[in-house]
Amino acid sequence: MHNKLTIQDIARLAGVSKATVSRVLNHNPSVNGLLRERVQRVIKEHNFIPSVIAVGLADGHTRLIGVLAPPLTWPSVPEIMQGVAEYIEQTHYEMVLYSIGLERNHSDVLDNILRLKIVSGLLAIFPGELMSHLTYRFEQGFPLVTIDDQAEPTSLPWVGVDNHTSAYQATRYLLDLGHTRIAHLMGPQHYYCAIERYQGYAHALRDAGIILDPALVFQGTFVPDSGRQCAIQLFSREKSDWPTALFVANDQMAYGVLDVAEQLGIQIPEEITVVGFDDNNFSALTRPSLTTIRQPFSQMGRQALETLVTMIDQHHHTGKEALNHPEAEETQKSMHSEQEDTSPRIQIPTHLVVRTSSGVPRTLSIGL
Amino acid sequence: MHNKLTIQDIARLAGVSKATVSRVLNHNPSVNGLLRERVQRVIKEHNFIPSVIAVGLADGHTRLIGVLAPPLTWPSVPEIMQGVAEYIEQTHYEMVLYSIGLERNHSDVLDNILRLKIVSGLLAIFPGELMSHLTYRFEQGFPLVTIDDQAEPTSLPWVGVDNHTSAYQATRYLLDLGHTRIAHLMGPQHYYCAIERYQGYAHALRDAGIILDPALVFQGTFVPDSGRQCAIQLFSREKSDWPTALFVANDQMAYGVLDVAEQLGIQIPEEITVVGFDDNNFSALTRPSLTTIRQPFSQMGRQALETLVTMIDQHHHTGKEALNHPEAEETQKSMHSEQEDTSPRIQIPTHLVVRTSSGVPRTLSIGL
DNA sequence: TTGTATGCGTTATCAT
DNA sequence: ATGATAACGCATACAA
Repeated sequence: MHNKLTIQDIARLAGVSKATVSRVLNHNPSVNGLLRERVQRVIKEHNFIPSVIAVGLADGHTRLIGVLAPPLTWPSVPEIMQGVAEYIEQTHYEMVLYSIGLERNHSDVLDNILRLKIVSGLLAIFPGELMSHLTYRFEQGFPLVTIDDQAEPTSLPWVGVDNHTSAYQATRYLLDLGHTRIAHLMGPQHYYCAIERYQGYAHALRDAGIILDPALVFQGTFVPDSGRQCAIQLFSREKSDWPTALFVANDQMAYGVLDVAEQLGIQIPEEITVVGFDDNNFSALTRPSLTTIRQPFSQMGRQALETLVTMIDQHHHTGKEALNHPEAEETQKSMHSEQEDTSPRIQIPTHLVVRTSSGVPRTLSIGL
Repeated sequence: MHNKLTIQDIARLAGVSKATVSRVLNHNPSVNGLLRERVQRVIKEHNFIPSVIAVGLADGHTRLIGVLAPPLTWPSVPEIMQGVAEYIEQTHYEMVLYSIGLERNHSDVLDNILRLKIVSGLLAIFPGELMSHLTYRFEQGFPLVTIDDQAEPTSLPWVGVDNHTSAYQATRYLLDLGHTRIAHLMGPQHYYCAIERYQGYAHALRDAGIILDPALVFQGTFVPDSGRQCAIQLFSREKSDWPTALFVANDQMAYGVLDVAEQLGIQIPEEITVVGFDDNNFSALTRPSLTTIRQPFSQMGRQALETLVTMIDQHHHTGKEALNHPEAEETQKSMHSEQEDTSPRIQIPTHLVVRTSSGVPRTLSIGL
């Protein structure tokens, strides 16, 4: 076992100093071509990789990136993490996963992570009430990116989707199908994405010249059970009062709707069309399979991490610059404004996935 | 920002030396009571936490544990990870997640992880063909634990379930229900768990005095599509040749069976009972919901990590012992054998979850 | 271009 | 019991 191979050993083996090996390792151009090759040969031959720990200590730049995530059994989270993992695989960073349960004080968890100084940046996935805390840390200079659907936009770098437009498109799809009485099951009011999706829905109706009927807007909580309650309430009405389509603000609630419909013997999409939002794993397997807006979770994870890595590298460089040339204010300013310009809000396109839970309204299909 | 707070600062603030602060930090008993309290006060006041990086460098014991996992979108993996996360939260370790895609050479990934010397132990989840490599590393002295259902037992510490007994119980349940013609859809032959489950099935039949009918044993590959193919083949037979129950070796294949049954208009459980294995997330939501053997994935993750942490701590201590008292062979020997005694194969109990895909055989229900 | 010396934050080995 | 001081493995400013 060559377990204890250090840069010193390589130096000895190559007949040079540690410094030279270090330079070769870090692609420092000031190394003679032949010497460089010789050192690299020794490095390859012995499969030498510098200790990440030691490197971190020496240059104050750990190659570790923290990922703060809700329980991995939550919907969508594994898909996001997969994107994160895929991206990180092609970098020289490693991922430190902080999957937080519901019990502990999230604020303390965050403080600990930061005080341990073990990660040089953090991706926060669905951080919930931690947002303000995160924003504060970011403004203090800590590299931070978030994937969130709850908080209103802040100065924090953010990756997500355009909920308004996506909901608009879903509603537009229903209108194009011929539906005119389109109901909406909203998410909770304290979710910004719920507001946006509602507004996209309302917007599409308005553009179609249809007056939004408040009796067709239901309030849910994003969990299946609230979908069930909405469905029970809706289906207990006079059938003549039913909408012909229901746009549900997320798939989880749509599952509840489908569930109740099946129990009540209500045919979907024949009697009512159902469209969801998210395209979670299960949505292709429900009966009927769910037409829904696909959120590109994996891409979101990848994009978020790419953004974060860029930030960390910048942070690292400007840090050194600031140390060496404290007079170069101009340069720093321009870089800072450049960072401002690089829109910290990245929106990734969604698209509609048409499955079997949606169809033309009954009135029309009968007419054919 | 008190970002750059070091042990040196604490020492100055408390009017002592770094060494003393370090001793307090590590609960070294040789510190005067009053002094200890004073130092501790300063530490608390400033929320000081020693740098994990520096500690790692100094004592060669990084507080990082690696977790090598297949893509998180695989079934069961998020549940295992949740258990891992829950356990690690209550330790002083952090988790470095290596989620490997399908493309790269796993062997190289492993070598890199080990050569980086960034983690002091590794949990390998479903490592596939990496097993022999892992076993080698473990025998070289690297703390390693695995959660696997594919390889035959090795000397590697392992956490899992008793597949034979579990399959026996599932089959026994069907027998108790009154079924006598019970089919089995196996997993692939190169999965050890598939063999074990088949044997448990066969064992239960034998104990019930039933002769195993080879025409009722199907070969699958653990994916939904192979469940579909089995179902198509089975349902195309003369109905009089059908079994009254089908024990499927995992839930994924059972989904395929359910799918085909629905398309063919075959009633489950009225026309045929289906029982799965795993209790994946979807299994409670299928139509009909799936009766299955529940694998305690979360507990498995927790247990595996607990085992690993114990190993790492031992490894660390005995390492120091060996260094300081190389003559104490007796002690080491006994510890070594103790490690051998501590069965490296931990089996966590499963249990049957009865849902709606199973019932009494038709012949009996008609007779009532 | 290359080597030497110092520092990173902590633990551990010496003295005292 | 406590305080200097030398590792730990690497990067880097400085000297050559």
